[in-house]
Amino acid sequence: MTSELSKTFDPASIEARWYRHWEDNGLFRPERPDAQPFTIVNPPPNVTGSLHIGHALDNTLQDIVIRYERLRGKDALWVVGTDHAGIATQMVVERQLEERQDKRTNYSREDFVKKVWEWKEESGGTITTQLRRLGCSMDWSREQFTMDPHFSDAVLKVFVDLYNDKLIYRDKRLVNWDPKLKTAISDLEVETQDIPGQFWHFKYPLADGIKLDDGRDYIEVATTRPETMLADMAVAVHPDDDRYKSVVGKEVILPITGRKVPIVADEHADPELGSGAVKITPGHDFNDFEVGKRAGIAAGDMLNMLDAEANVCQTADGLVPEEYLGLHRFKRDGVDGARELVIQRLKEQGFLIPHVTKTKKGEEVELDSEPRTIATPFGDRGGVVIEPWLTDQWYVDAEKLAQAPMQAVRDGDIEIIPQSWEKTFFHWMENIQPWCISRQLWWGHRIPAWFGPDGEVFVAETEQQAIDLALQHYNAEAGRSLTVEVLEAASVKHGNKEIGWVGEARDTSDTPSPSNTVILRRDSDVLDTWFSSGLWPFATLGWPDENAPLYQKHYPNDLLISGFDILFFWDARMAMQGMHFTGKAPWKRLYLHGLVRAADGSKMSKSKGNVVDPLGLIDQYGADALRFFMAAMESQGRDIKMDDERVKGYRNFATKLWNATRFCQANGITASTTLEAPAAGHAVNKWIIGEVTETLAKLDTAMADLRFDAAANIIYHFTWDTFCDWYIELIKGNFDEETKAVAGWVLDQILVMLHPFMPFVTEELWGAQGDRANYPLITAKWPDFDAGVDADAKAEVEWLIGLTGAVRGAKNELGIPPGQKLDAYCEAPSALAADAIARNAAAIERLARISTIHTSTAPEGAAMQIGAGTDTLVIPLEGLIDIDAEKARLTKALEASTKEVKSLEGRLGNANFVERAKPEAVEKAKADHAHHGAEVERLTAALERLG
RNA sequence: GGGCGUAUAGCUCAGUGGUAGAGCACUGUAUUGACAUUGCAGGGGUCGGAAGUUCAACUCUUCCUACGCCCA
Repeated sequence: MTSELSKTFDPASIEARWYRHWEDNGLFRPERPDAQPFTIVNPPPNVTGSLHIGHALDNTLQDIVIRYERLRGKDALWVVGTDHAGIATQMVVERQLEERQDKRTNYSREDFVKKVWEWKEESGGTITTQLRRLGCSMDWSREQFTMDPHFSDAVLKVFVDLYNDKLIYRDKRLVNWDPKLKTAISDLEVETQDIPGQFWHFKYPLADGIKLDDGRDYIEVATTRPETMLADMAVAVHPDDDRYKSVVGKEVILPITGRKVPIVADEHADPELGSGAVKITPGHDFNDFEVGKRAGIAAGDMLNMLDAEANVCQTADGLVPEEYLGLHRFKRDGVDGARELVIQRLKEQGFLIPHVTKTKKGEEVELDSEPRTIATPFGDRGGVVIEPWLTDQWYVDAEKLAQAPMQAVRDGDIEIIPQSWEKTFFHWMENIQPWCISRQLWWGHRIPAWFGPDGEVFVAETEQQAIDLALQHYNAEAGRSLTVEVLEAASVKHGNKEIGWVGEARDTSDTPSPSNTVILRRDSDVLDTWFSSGLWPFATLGWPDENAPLYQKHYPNDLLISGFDILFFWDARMAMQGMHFTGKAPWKRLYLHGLVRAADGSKMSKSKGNVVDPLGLIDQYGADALRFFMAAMESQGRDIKMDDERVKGYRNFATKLWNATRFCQANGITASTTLEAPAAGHAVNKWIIGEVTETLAKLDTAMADLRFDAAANIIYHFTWDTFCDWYIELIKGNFDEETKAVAGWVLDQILVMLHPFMPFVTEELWGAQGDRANYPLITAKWPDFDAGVDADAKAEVEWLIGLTGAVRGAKNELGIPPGQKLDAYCEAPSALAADAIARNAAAIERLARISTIHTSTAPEGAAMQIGAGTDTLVIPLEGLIDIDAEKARLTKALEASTKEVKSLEGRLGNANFVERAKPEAVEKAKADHAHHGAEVERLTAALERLG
């Protein structure tokens, strides 16, 4: 009942067909209500994304695990979906508008968001089709999106609950502001790069005629960002710095603005660095912000000199000269900015201290500034320099949320693999900073917070609940009955004067609100995308409904596989939110893999143009080959270098299996009918069943340890070396019923064991091997049999293999044609040899090309001597060989064995070794010594015989 | 500056306190019935350097060098 396989294996012709079959028949998650659950959630790719090589690795590993567990009978659930990817998606749609000379702000927020949804429906989720090409068996029937209604509800609940628990709060402090995207970003989204820059030195004149002890009437400060001096609010010196002790508490008059600012003592100023005095711009520098606070400046009083696009605006004290207003912070697109103008003016006015240096010729020259490498923060999305900017944002108290996950890792409730990542995890968690979660975007989960006219904030899951909270609050305060109206922020012109605490309320149509109305406006910001994706392991399963069947059964997840690059972004946040809201670690094990690098070891990037497209590799070599490559290369704790040749090698492996199956079919070897191994009498069949037993055990161990490389290599070598090169060769010419049954069974075990790695070709071959009664491989049963290893059969076959190898090697070295058949003599064969010879004459003739092994003395004359186990075979070669060549061969082998014997003798003669080494080690040394000693004897005798 | 990782055959990588392996590449060889996307055989490594612990170190410890990553 086999179906004939085509002569050549063509991956493309089977992949799409099988994938459709699996998906259409619901085979990715068959009904298994009573089975033990096994759950993985897929890191949701950006809905804007397309499959890159990193996805290929990440998803291949997950698919291997999920297919393995499915085969083992578990209710294996692989949750899949896409992430709305706030900034990335908004940028995609904005770029499209730009192409049409259109822009986001030409639309209302509502209309723009509608456009994004339209884009998402039409073009989003390209990656989900691409994951299918890789063969990934996720549960598409429950595909999720982070902005699905149920998921969004969960996000709102989480925000509100964390707010009520005081774990989310609003704060005015410096954020990392991206002036290109005009939004705050979290510190994780900032990438610091060293770039060449400059260091300028200024004179800040002391006020009120004061002088330093050395007589100078100014303090020298230095900066890499001169433009910020427009918002300077202090000069700091170290409290112990004697040079400045006399002026602490006095003032300087800033050039340009004329602002009088104090000289404060603060340990932030490093006396060893430059002049020891530093200018302090609390509104535009993280360190200065802290210094400012220590100096008693409230965040709300800190001067701001930049707008959202990092153009200069007037400070609250109105001291920035007109000519600076509107300039960009620094030179951009060839146009000078505030920085350049500040330097020019300071130089003109004599406040710039030149940098004196020497040319190569030793001449002294004066430069405006000192060249210096500056660690500069860039936004990972927008790619422009990040501006520390003073704003009101929402923060998560990450420090509190981090405690439970750390404990979970310490207690082993979460196992991080490889373990070496634990240190990194702890280091970050222990030093975690407040997490800024508000983003000034239109696309995303809108923050469920409504502001009243007095700045009071009402956080609730629904608008009505917010209104109710507001009514309670204001009615109590006003002592009378008010109504509440919610307006978009843009529509609110003023607060409500009538009730007494703020101005007049009007909507944009200039319709005054009734005097007893309180106006609420909803926070216009959205949440950081990672805030929502942190809920992925449980909100995808029905949480917050804790009775949801999927949540009950599949949470906590068993395993999470992700790249180490998102350990902080995503994994740690899932752990924080998961533990806070469910009380349980979201997964038992966290497996972190590395990056896929270009063939030369460099990081792949679009700008370098060295990106490898996994779909191209699939076209060229097949999905199975690419998957196998990923698995075989995935050792723990190392990046993977791309190697097309290796992918090609695994394509060849699939072809090898294809051809082996064709051979089986041609000889009447078909699908097995039992899980148990067939009864076997022939040694070769008993042997191969034992080999399957051993392979399965090794494979299960590797899978349990998540050693993908080991698992792939085990099944690779069993298939190719053991099954194809030895077993099939050994059974050729003897296809009796027993052998056919065993061979068919072994081939089936291979297909099952290989299926997680190479799902397509194995499914095709499985189907072709026979009518499986609508029993596809994807939902077949993992090998489950009780056969053990037959030691006698193993010894016999290994004797045959040893003999064959020895004969082939000797012939090759002596230049005897490999096909030439010879006779051999084994005068006094061991019991093993006698049995092996008696029972395997045909195989010996076919593989070792020995026609007959005589159990008599070999005739006189030139002969070669072959060792097989403990036996020696003499093969007369009268006239066939060059005696010298044979002598050379034997001498070489004798030297090797002699060397071993000597080394082992040395060890065994060492009393310390014999007394102190492990008994096994001593036993092994003795056995090795005996073996090599015998070899020496055998080879010496052989040489003597040759004269 | 702090932390982590890596260094093993020409290349890409496994590996164990008992004397080193795989794939590819290379060399030789084989072709009328599974497979040249193949078979058979072979060459090739003082396991980055130094010291220490040990009967024994590629493996454990310390130091050094080089490269990479993360954090400040």
